Amino acid sequence: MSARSQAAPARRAPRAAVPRRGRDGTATRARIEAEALALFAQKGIDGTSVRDIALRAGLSEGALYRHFPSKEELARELFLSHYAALARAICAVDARDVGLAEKLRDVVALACRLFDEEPALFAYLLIHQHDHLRHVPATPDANVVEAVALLLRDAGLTPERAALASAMALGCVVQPAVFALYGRLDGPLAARADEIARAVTGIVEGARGA
Amino acid sequence: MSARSQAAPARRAPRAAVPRRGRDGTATRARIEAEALALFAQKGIDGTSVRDIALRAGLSEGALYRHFPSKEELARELFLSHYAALARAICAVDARDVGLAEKLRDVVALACRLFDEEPALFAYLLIHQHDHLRHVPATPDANVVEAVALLLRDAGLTPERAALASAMALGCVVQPAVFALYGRLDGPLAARADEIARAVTGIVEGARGA
DNA sequence: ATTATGTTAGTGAACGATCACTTACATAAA
DNA sequence: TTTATGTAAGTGATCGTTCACTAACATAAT
Repeated sequence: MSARSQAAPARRAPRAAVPRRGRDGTATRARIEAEALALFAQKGIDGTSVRDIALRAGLSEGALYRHFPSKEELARELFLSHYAALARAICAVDARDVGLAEKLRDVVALACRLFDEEPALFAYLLIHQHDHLRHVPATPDANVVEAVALLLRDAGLTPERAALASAMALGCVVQPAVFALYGRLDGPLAARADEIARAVTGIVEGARGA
Repeated sequence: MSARSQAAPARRAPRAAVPRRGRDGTATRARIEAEALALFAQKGIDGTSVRDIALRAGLSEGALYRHFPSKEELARELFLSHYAALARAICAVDARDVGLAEKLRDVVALACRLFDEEPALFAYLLIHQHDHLRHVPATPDANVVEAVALLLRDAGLTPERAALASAMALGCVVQPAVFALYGRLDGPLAARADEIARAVTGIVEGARGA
């Protein structure tokens, strides 16, 4: 203590020596989001305490509340933003001027890639959909389900047929992902993308033809 | 006190007049299970307190622990017993001496009927699978996934193909159920059973042929 | 018949732990 | 000086669980 106060007056240097934890722009927020996502996916939202998140993000509980108004808001924002991003990616595929089969193949491949590259994110979206689905807007650029349904309607399915077909098509991707999460399916999901896409195409063609 | 001791000696009759809450065989346990299931499905396990369950079942918190060792055990037993019952029902279909298409149609119909008749139960199994799936034995008579996989292997699919095909087949039933839960699909799911069965058959035949 | 003893199923009031969140204060940057 | 970002030490509420005790009934010895 005495050494510090003695050297205090004109000090600037010693700060830089330490790779300061805070004060690095928006990196703190990103770190909080990343750690929260990993913890939420692994232990659940209720199973994860704010202490856990703050600790792993390298700051105090109080500091976390400088970035998010509440744990619930953090969980919701995390879900809604990534869910919307996936929905927009699907819309982008739909917007391209190619055939239905190619669109379906690309959407399936997109989902498989997301699963392989960001398993924690995918698991979070999968497992906690039921906590947040009621807060998702019913627009194709914020809602994966609406995006898929729109794609099918654009391909000529009636809204009624598109509803069931989009459910089954989603199930053909989601459930293999669940299996992969629990170790019932080995290797990257992308390796199965073609077979999944074939099944999805069969379902959609069936719904269009019948 | 004086009135009671006066009438005390030869009393037996007045007991039967009152529909006593306790002492009625195993009804209490069943009531706890039913209320817990409804609450768990609606508000989640963590969102439901032991106080809630006890209140709705018409007894005190302490009494609940005469019937279940802990809230977690109650939740687990609830899941495992019903999950196993569904698995056994699927195995029973598989044991019958009929063709693959008919088996698949019956299993799909079975699941749709369960959803329509006991939505709370189905929702609980669906939403909280991830809390309990790690505790489910990997035998066909306790595990829905194993039961379906066995059915497909019995139909001639290789274990490798059966794994992915059972995932997609399950997805074709589970995801429409999720949609129905969220009001994206109207009416009883049983009304869609035939169309779902057709999709599932297509997937399985595709995996067998390829 | 009465009494002693035991079991089962219940009550309601704690208990200790945990949690989300707040407050008071510090410090560095603008 | 003001603002953004941080820390440390709280706060009150809630939760799962336990505890001491009681009511109702069964059984067997007295």
